[in-house]
Amino acid sequence: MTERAAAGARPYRGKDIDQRRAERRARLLDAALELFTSTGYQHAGIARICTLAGVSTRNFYEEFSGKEAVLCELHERINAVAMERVTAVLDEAREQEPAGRIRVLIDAFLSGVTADPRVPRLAYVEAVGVSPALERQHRRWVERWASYIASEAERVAAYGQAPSRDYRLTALGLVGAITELLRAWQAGSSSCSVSEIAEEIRELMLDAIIRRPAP
Amino acid sequence: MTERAAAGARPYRGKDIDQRRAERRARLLDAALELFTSTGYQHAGIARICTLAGVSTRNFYEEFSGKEAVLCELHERINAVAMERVTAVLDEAREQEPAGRIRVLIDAFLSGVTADPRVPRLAYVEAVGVSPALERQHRRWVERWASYIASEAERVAAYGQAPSRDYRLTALGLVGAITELLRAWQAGSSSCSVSEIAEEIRELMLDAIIRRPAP
DNA sequence: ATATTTTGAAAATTGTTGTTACCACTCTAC
DNA sequence: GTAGAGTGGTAACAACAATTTTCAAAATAT
Repeated sequence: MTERAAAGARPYRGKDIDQRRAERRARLLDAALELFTSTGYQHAGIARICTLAGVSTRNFYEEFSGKEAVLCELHERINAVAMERVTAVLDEAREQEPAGRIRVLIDAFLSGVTADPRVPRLAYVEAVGVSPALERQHRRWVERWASYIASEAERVAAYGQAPSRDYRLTALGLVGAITELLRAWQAGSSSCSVSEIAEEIRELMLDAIIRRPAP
Repeated sequence: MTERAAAGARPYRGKDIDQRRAERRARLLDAALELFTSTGYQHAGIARICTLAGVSTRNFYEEFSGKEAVLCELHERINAVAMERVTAVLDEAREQEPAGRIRVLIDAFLSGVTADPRVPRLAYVEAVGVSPALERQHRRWVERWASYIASEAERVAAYGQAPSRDYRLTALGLVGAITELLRAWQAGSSSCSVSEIAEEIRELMLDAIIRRPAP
């Protein structure tokens, strides 16, 4: 009897079943990212996604419950990757003075997220106003980013370079500023460069946090 | 012969034909605003909009080319009304010193736009990522608001309270900050009050514009 | 080699939605 | 009152998209 065939052990075309599924999933996510950001989420049909990914619709529904699930996963993944990158880089910069850490944070985030213009497009345009579930997910991430920025601000305060206060709303506003600048960058072919945006955000953020006393 | 019946002269139910059309149009826009912000733009059917407005689908297509046209007009109208209000109030405050004008600007904008939570919801959530046309329209308005803020900043600079520089990117970021705070306000039942938001935006904006020299 | 699993493509199903056409009714003009 | 324009509701239509199912071919294990 073939008892050890219990779960996904049988190779096919040289690859494990789990591996094949993972690859199809990856290809579907790639294709969806491409179509969602070119034709738009609404007008991107599942059939076209599957064609582009070289996957049948049957396999699509094997991996995802529907189109929105794909969008959710892309959104989640984009944010998670960016957050991971930022925390990793900031862990390295443990020695730096707080104001320098903020520079590092922004550079890491921006360079990561602007490497592929489709990324900000998906996260800040296509994934907006799709469903209550996605809206909640977005809100969670915004809160998370804001908390992160706020904790950095508190670090600056503890260092004595900024007043000790509640930074939650300030951080929320800064997240919005970053979002809008990236949305503009992604939309306009040549309105502004990434380095200009980085510079602007740095100034905006340091001014808002340090809030130097009036002369 | 009834020759003067050329165009919409015949009254009906006591009202002119143009007037009736205008009223239907207004009721349709109201109903659409309600449904777009409750069930979401996507899942709001034209039939339901018409029912809520007390208008037949035939009349709907007499007024609008489709659902998206309604959303466009709502978006345009919301921005136009807000802009008109702000410019009017700011015209009044011609005498004030530039920094005071910014306070006036923010208060006027926020009090106008938060009077009905559906307004920020439609402008900053539902109208996002719908179509290239709407995205362009949104972009135009963002640019317009940013220009407006930038010109106020230049006024502060001319007054000698801020450096004379290019404020375009700063203004764009500030628009984003306002947008995000309103989006959060509109989403969370009780996360933050309008006055807290107003206070935060005031500080954010003044810090960004005045950019007081480092100690 | 044969039975079995896995696969991709396409057909069938199902449901929705935008859009147009129709109809009985109301209101005005004469 | 009657003719005729204007009205709101409903039903019919067409188009499209999502999801499920079927089917035969390809690949593997024994």
